[in-house]
Amino acid sequence: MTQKNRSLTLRDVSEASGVSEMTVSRVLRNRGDVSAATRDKVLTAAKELGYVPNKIAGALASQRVNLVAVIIPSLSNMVFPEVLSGISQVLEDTELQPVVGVTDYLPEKEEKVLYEMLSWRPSGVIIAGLEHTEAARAMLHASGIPVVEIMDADGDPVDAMVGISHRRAGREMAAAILKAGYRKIAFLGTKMPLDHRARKRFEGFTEVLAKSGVEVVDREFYSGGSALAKGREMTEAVLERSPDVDFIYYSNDMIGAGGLLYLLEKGIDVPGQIGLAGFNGVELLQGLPRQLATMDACRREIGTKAAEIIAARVNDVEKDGLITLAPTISFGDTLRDT
Amino acid sequence: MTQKNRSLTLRDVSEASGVSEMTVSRVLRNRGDVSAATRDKVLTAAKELGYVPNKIAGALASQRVNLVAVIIPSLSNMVFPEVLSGISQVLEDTELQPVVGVTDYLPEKEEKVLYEMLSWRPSGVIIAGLEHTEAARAMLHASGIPVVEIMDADGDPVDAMVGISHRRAGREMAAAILKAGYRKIAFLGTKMPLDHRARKRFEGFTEVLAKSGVEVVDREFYSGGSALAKGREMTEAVLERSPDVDFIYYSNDMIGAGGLLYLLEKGIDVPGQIGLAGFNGVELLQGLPRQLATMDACRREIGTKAAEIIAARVNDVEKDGLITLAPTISFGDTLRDT
DNA sequence: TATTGGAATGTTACCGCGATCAGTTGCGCG
DNA sequence: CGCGCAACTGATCGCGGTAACATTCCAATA
Repeated sequence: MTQKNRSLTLRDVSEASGVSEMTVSRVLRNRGDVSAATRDKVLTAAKELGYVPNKIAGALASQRVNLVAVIIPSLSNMVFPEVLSGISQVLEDTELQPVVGVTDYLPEKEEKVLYEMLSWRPSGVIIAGLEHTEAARAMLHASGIPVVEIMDADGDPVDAMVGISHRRAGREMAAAILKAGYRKIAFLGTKMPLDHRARKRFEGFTEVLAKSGVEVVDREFYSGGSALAKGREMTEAVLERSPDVDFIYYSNDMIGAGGLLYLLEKGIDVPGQIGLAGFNGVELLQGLPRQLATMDACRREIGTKAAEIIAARVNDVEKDGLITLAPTISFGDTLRDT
Repeated sequence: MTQKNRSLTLRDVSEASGVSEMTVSRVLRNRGDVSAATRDKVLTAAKELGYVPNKIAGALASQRVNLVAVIIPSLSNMVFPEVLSGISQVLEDTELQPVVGVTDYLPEKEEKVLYEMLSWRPSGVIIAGLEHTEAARAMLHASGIPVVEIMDADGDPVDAMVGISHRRAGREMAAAILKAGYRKIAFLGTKMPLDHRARKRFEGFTEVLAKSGVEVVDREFYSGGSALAKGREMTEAVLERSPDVDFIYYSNDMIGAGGLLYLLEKGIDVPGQIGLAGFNGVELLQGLPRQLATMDACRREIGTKAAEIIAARVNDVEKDGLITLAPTISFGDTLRDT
């Protein structure tokens, strides 16, 4: 309990309990044979001193680090905490521990964060997206540890991959919208150079529209700010510019919700006069006056699958490393279900 | 680029560039005098090999770890990512790096997470709340590193503290509500044994009401699920049970928003017939049909202040370590501003 | 020319722990 | 009675770096 300033070591516990450091180490790690008597002695001494093992030294000596680097663009997007929670849940049953790095959607920052994390020699990497700088891909490749790229399935992974095809998600939503009879379709989303997955959805979306000779009649992009408010503003702007719009496809549920609230306030018939759809299926939004049409991005499942792959590979178990999940459309109350 | 399976060491770079390991180390850390020629040689070799320094070894040797443990209850609460972002922003300008641990509001898990993090010998700890297990407090104390407890100011910190007084927040909200003339007041919130800050707000709240001879006429608690939907459900339940309620105080903005949407749908006059208030001032919710009355919890500022304290202490700079921020009430459109 | 000092580089000794191997006991069994 | 083995404990070495000190070399100075 009494503490100078230098933190305790095995030696301190060893001296306090009258056995060798090695034996203390064995007790604390529950490894090898130790008599019940010494075990108690050691544990008591350790507790009394308030000893906390030094994982840095332990990791260096054993060449094993039970950390998994998880690299994601943002924490405020809600999507990522959900993925994280899937990862944590699976890793909880192992000796592995997730460590999160945030890139703010910036490739250079991603590279930097990755470098930092790799310098701790983690047991695996879970990283969002398939697009990385050349250097980042090289590092991942050279690291020699399991790597799972998540959230996206449109592209070539360095190693393993768990995600959905956003192109397909865009295509399916477009198909559903067309099938429901909407033709004057607008798109509202984030500025996309940063967000490859939003871009791919948009590409898939326009591709299917084009096949039916339909073009997006209006579009609007935002960045930053409160998504709900932005959805409201952008919707207002679009309706002003293009009053004949009969459907709005939002690149995420949050701005979709803003749009929905706005339209309801204006007394516009949803989905009769105007249909709406978002993307992600965020649970957060249950409780809106109407349920927004959306597409589940399988976030939690992506997290669990990715963690399972890492856990398996760390234990040298072979495991399928290319998983494409199928997002399911949910019509909610804002898209006529035909 | 070519990689066996064992990762590279200084020795590899040293051999590749024909200088000693020490010199390589100096170049890579930008420390000490190295001629421009050797510097180039070394950097080239390092890049070519794809060398990533081993921080584990470095940390052990130098007895310095530039990590700051940040321990919070949850990532899905929105409040915490905001605090985190404040922390990151400040640490970005230093050599320190935040590492996040999540406790799920469970004291035992907090203790476990803390133990894990301390075993990596971080340079500092930022931890939410003032309530911890005895063992956790002991560990914090014994660690000998700067500790900042955040979000709360009602209690005694182990070391430093940055937060608001939730009791006071509750009191002020109660005063504002009474002043506006409401008397039949209901409280909706989370099940509180877990959430000390919500509990303290409630305590402060009832305390002021009591002084005016007012008692909460109804209350309801939830846990889990979509906060928006819960707010809606609970509001409905309360109105059914206590139709004469004229004000509802929610323990967070999200359930408040759910209640707001419900009341508007029902055509109830807000804030005439029923007033509403939440807590937190989440930016997310700008964009609701009406702006919910709320109280800013200074989340971002808490993050920055806490990080500044850690940064200062790490560099042995003295700095005031007891900061109580003042939350400000924002009346929005759901509380009559008298 | 001898001396000095600083820049550039190398050498040595750990950092705190775990893998490995080497004892030391005690006990059952032939 | 001694052998073999299991149960337990300890000593040594090295993981991959860095701090601190030692050395080399050469230009500037007296």
